[in-house]
Amino acid sequence: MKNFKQDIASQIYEVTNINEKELETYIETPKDTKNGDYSFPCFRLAKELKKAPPAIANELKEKLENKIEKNENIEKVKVSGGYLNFFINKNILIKEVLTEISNEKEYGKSEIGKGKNIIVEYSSPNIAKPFHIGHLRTTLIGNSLYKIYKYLGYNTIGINHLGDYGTQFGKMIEAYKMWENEYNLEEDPINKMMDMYVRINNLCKQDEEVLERCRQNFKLLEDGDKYCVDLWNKFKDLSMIEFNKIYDILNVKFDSYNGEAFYADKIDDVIKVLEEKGKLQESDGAKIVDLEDVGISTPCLVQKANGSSIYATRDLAAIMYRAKTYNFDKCLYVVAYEQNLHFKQIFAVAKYLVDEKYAKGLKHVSYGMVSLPTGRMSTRLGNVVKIEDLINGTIEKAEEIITEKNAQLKNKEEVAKKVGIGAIIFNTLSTATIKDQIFDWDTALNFQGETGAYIQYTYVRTKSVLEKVGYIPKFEDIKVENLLDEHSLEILKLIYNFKDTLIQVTDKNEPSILSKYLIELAKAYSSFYNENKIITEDKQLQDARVYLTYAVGLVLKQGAELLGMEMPEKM
RNA sequence: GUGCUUAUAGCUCAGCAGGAUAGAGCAGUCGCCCCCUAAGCGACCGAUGGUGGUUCGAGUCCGCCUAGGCACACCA
Repeated sequence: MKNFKQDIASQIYEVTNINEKELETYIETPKDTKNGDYSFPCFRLAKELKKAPPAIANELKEKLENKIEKNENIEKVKVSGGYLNFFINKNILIKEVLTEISNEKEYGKSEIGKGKNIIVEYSSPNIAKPFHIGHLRTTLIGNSLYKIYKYLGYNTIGINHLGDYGTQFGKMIEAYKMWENEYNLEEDPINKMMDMYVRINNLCKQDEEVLERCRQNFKLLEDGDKYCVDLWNKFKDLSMIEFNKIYDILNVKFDSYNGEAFYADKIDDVIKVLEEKGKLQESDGAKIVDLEDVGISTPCLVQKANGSSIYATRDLAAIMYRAKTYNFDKCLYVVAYEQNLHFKQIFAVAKYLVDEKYAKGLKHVSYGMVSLPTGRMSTRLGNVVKIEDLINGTIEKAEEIITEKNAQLKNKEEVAKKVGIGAIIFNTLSTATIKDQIFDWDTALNFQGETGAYIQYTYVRTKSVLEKVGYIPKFEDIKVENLLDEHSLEILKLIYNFKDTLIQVTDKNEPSILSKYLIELAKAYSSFYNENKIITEDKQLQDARVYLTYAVGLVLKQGAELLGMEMPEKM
């Protein structure tokens, strides 16, 4: 598709001596359309040229006038204060967008990531613990990033780095040894295991000896003791059955479930390399890497005093393994910000272990904490909102609303599911990743305003129109002059920006940018829909508007899909 | 205590790596179903924590203050 911004930059380049790429970053899009479609602020040139910004703008305009007359993409240039405002040729914009829509089944899809390998590590729940709303963000942010990178042509690898190792399993094994007869793990295994975990934890706090036995159990597990390994497998299998139910409902997928345990036999390499490079130090019997000289005051512990590994070691082993196996360009960790220090440490240590290319590709996509209005969630205190309760709650509420608004709707349950799940996904992905979120049932159960349901509802409306007219016009027959009104143009500009929006999402690893975009598009279409009659006597006008409707539906659906949301056809 | 992070309307959030009059949604008040789905549209109401600085220009960058969150080696 034509790149108007680039075109404008190259025009300005020819009359100034500023580098084209730099110019492109200066060009902005005015908030008010009366100031044009693109704008070049001349203020920054004032000092260098020793002239007032408006004078510079006028001068540039004069120099450009000639070129612009010959350039069909740009309709006119106007000076407004210190700004040089460009008005693009709307006919060309419309033609471009419509052509693109008609060409591609998957609008906005791209090959810009071709040949690049991106790892996204997300979800990564702890085995033997319930899946609660705190796990929602990593799961959904990761899933969405995974889809978007893939859509832009990157070779993307989704990894669920299961928390299936560590002292916690020594504790679980100890609990099982002590209380095997008291718990029937065949029914409701997750909650039973959680009970055991809470109980053993309390005991460990009171009794140092028990804690020591737990650590020993973990050491046995690491050394391949059959009893411990079998038990560990049992805990793992039972947990995965539960997790997979949730992944199925949310439609979340992974390419690999290699968790911490997978790297257990790969930690020796980490120790070896660090030793060879002389980076390893002893401290109270444990082995550490000092990071003082890179500005991190807490050293990174890589081996405990009893010789067993720690999560940092396994993460480091994972980096080495992934570099070798996937040759990654980027490796994203979608993990809450409480682990900021941990990632700073292992990224620093990674520089000693892998080539610079890999060390540079490591990125912690740090997201904010989810808490309840009453405070922090804690599995141990039992004040968590379980994900199944949330899912059931939103679906139930969606069903209620359907009964109220559209009682004769077929496949009510299926629609309620899509709307309920959609609300959860959209709600989770609509605020910036880094910010804390307070989970609130009223917000979760709201289907009005800027919500997932709004996007879906708008999509359903487009479907409804298309169904009523019964055809999709050929784009060659569309008369662009029928789409020059304010509402149509706003929609078309948004559609034009879709691919750019996706690129922004990957630049910042921020799916909420796409959420906001979809809201904008749905809003623009809703206004258009309310202002205009789409189905009219004027066949040409109707065709143009129907085609626009078709385009909006296409983009909404594709965008929602990239967030992980499904669209109902009716609701 | 040290480090990181957040602070925008009554509430929940936007604000394109400094740019034109700070935008939405919810809540509140009012208007709109003769008409393609009112889970909608339109209108009103309402805001940059405090302070100093950098700049032609600061919600955005820097300093200090205040308030919240997170982390600070043998848990993950």
